[in-house]
Amino acid sequence: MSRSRVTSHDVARAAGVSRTTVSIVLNKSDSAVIGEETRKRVEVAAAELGYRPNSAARMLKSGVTETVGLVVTESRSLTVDGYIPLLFNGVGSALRRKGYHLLLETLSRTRGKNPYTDLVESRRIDGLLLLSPRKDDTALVELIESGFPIVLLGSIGHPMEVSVDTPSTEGLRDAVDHIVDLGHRRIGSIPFSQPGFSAADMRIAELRGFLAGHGIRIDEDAVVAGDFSAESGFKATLELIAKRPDITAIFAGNDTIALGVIGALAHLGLSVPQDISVVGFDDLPFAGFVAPPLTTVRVDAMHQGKCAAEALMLRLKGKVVPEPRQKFASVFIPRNSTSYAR
Amino acid sequence: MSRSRVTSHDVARAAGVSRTTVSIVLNKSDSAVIGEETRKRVEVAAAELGYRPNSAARMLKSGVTETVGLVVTESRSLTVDGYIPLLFNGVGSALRRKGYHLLLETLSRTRGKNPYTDLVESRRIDGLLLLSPRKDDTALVELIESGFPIVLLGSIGHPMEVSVDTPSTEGLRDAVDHIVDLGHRRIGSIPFSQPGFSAADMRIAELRGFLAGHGIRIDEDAVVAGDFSAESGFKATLELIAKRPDITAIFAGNDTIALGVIGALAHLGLSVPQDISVVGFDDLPFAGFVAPPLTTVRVDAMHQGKCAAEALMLRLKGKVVPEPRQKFASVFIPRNSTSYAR
DNA sequence: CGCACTTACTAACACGTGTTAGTTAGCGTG
DNA sequence: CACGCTAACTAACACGTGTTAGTAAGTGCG
Repeated sequence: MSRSRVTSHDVARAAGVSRTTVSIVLNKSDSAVIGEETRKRVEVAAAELGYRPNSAARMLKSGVTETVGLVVTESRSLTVDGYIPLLFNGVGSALRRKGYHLLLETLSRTRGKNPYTDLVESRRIDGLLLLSPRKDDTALVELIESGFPIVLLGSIGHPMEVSVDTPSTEGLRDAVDHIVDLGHRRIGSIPFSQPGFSAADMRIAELRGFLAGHGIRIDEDAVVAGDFSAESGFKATLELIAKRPDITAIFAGNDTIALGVIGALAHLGLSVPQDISVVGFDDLPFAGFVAPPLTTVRVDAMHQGKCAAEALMLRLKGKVVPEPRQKFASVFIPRNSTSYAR
Repeated sequence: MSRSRVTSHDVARAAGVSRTTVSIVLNKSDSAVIGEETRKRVEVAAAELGYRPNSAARMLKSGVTETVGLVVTESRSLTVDGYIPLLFNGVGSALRRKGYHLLLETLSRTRGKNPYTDLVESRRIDGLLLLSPRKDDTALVELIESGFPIVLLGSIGHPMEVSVDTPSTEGLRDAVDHIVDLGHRRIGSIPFSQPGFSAADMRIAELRGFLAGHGIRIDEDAVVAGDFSAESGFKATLELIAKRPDITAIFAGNDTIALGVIGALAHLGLSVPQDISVVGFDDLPFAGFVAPPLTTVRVDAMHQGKCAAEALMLRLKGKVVPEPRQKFASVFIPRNSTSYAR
């Protein structure tokens, strides 16, 4: 079991120099001038021995782990919805390009007082990306105010936060205009989460606002909450239609829920968009290729992830993030799951 | 910026003992007997100061990182298919329960000779989980033979491998029987990946085998490869139907592709299952709730992830994995996307 | 009392690295 | 020749922890 245990000491001996010289050469440090010939010898020796610096030792000495944590609060959404994987990919590729590693932490919501402290204070990570932050998360607020490098995917409206958010606004407004233009007046909604989840609450508030602009309101009994999944969309739709059979259009909280909505409507013998129109959200990769192709609102999850990662890496280098609260516009994407009200 | 820089030395001073005593108390080591009263004092001091051991120092000394790497080779599948997130969740929750951390590494396939070496030899992780291993990956074979703790999600049939696989066999056989019973004879297939990807190749070989048992074969021009995504399912279906309009049933490589298949058929004015039957694979969470509910083959991704993580943790403790090559049976799930051949 | 033995600790080392301060050797200059 | 200066290194410390070897006091026993 002599698993390569090559240290800088071994390299130094092989090259006939001191360990310090090895360190200086391999880190391209300019704290001393090393002759060309010596430099070559060290590099050759390191390559021949297959030397890799021990990351723990390096972390200990430098205090830098080159690792960022990605914390996902809501674990259910991870398993059933396609948004987070896209985000991951954006985050992951941006980090990898700069040599950072990604530590994935899923947080059970029941965790006590200080869920981040362990990660942060054990110095396992240099910075944190947090998905779906909650305003009432006091540990989070504390962490933000402590100045720890953290970037939110979403926003809690804290004055000191650095965040990358994708509010629904523009795309949702256009979607509402589109639906109203098609003659729909009795409208239902299936938010992607129970009330209390700030992003979902905000979305439905915006939806109500835009509809109010047209003199339309969504009745309380025309809103049935889902939980990210197609299954929840299916069940919520059955409930919604049972309570309000007069409804002609449904705003789904996301595209996955929209799949379930369409499934349930088909189950009830209703077809989309002839009988009922359905609007999704996110424009996940499948949205344009299902039956019927989903009318939805596009949010670029990969881009959001990429920008958040880049903002974080900026902070890690001690630089100031030029735009601490980025917001990306959403875009309405009309396809075939919406049509004239019957 | 006095970010809590509490060391065991501080705790020792506060409790009026030596640093060694602190270490022994907090790690519940039995290398020395510590009096009850002293022990309490140390614990109180540690709690009051909010002491967290520096993980880098601990790693350096003990050689244990309490971190495992999860390597995903194929990044496209991560973004478009729902299988991997389920796997993540299984892996993540099993690891978390035992206090392990998860380092997520997405590997660009173009990477040179030794893609794992960095991670392994820099001692950043204790063990490795590898998704979609390839037989022709010489670096992988080397790593397995070196005895490094690695567990494959999938299998390359190496005698020394420890793996958790979910072969298609049983479920696929039942699905084939089901399709043949319904009278289908001209059958197409859209594998989830291009030829060369071993899991996909094996799947189609099995499919061919089972059909051969009924005296049916899939012609070469009735197989059009996809790439995990609904989009690829959509496009492959258009191509498939153009070449072979006589086909009455399609085996999709996964449920996401099946969505695209159904989308494309609808686009062509064909309905499922009246005109063409579609069989999915994986039984992703949405499968039972779309229109029409998908006939598919269930594979328990979360369970696979959980078992792989547990096998790895067993290896990390130096124990022998009792069943080094686990295989989980798949189950045929008949729903409504299949019916009698027209 | 002498001696072994337990209890309750502590001093000091080792893990592998990055870096600061210091040491030669060579060389030009006054 | 003394002196400063540069090039090319190296000795030694520090990072924060876990652990081994060792010590000093107390206790039982012949």
